[in-house]
Amino acid sequence: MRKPCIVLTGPTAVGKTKLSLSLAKALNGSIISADSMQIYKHMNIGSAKILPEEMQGILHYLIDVLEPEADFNVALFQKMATKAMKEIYKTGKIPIVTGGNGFYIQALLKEVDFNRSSGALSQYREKLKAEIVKKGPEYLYKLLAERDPQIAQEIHPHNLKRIIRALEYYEETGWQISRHNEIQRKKTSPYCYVYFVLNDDRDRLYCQIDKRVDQMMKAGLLAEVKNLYDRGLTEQNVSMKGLGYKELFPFLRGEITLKEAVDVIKRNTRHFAKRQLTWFRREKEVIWLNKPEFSYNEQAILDYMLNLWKKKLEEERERK
RNA sequence: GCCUAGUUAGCUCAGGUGGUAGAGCAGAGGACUGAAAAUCCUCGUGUCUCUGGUUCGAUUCCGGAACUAGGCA
Repeated sequence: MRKPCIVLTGPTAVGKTKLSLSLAKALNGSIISADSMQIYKHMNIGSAKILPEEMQGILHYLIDVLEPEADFNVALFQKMATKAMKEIYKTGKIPIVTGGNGFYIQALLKEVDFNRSSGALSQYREKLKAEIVKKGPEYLYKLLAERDPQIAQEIHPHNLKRIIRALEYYEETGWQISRHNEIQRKKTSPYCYVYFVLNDDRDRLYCQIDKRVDQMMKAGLLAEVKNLYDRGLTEQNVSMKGLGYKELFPFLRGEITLKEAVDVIKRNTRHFAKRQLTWFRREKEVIWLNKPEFSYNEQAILDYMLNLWKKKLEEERERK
């Protein structure tokens, strides 16, 4: 039998954390955070991190493990999360993967192979960036079109980040990343899982986002960011790309007003939620939990989830 | 009360020497396989405030009204 696991995701501010706790209690689970910001220490308010006193005895993995200076990425997440899964299985509990990062969840579930490449080649990246300045961004795209015409067709010429990664991948491995993608796309998961996406009406979600940002500010987000700022972190750090962090740096430098910064946080967070939903819509085998359809009754949602999970396990037993 | 400026997409505003109009933002949809809370793509019909007049034709010109802002009393 494949290893069991439950995924609970959804757009930011929809209420994943709360529901994940109820779920974990209901079936004796432990939680793995699929989140690129909650992994960092000293970033509690802006990342909407669950605090130890709120965990109600449920074990949480991948929260508060890195210093904000450290890099974090999918491959690292995959490695750490896979390890956490094993640890949870050893304790006889069920892993519940909670967090809004669809890319991370995919990497974990499908065991996307990141071993061929060792990651960012910072020297080569710098070289490519220098080429952009010298020869223009079209040059990189042309280069990519020569080395990997397939991927050049899939990536928009303006999407420099993905162009650079594709070139970098080719440089390091001698492989076309399109070939890698093709192989990974065909993979099936070694896990037996149900993939829940919690959602709400769009305007309610946006309203909730605005409200939560205001709450964060009241809770001392500015002081939290100031602390990181004084520590020497900049928008260049992966951790400072987080919503609520990157927007406050310009304010701390005196470039914009606090009101402007807060409004931008809200807007960017709304945009983010929208992108998250685009991702989940594309994922097959997703089970949508639209809150209005459950009349916002948490217990009803929970019962529904437990029911589907039971069915899934039965199916899994009959597979053999 | 008088003078001046304005009234155009949900918001901020362009524009048209008369042939029914376009940007940014907001919003919607999409992509994504080692930066993903990142990065990138696509989508703009709205009584051009109202009302008379001139005209083949007015949102654009002329007259009047309403509203907004500033100035003078």
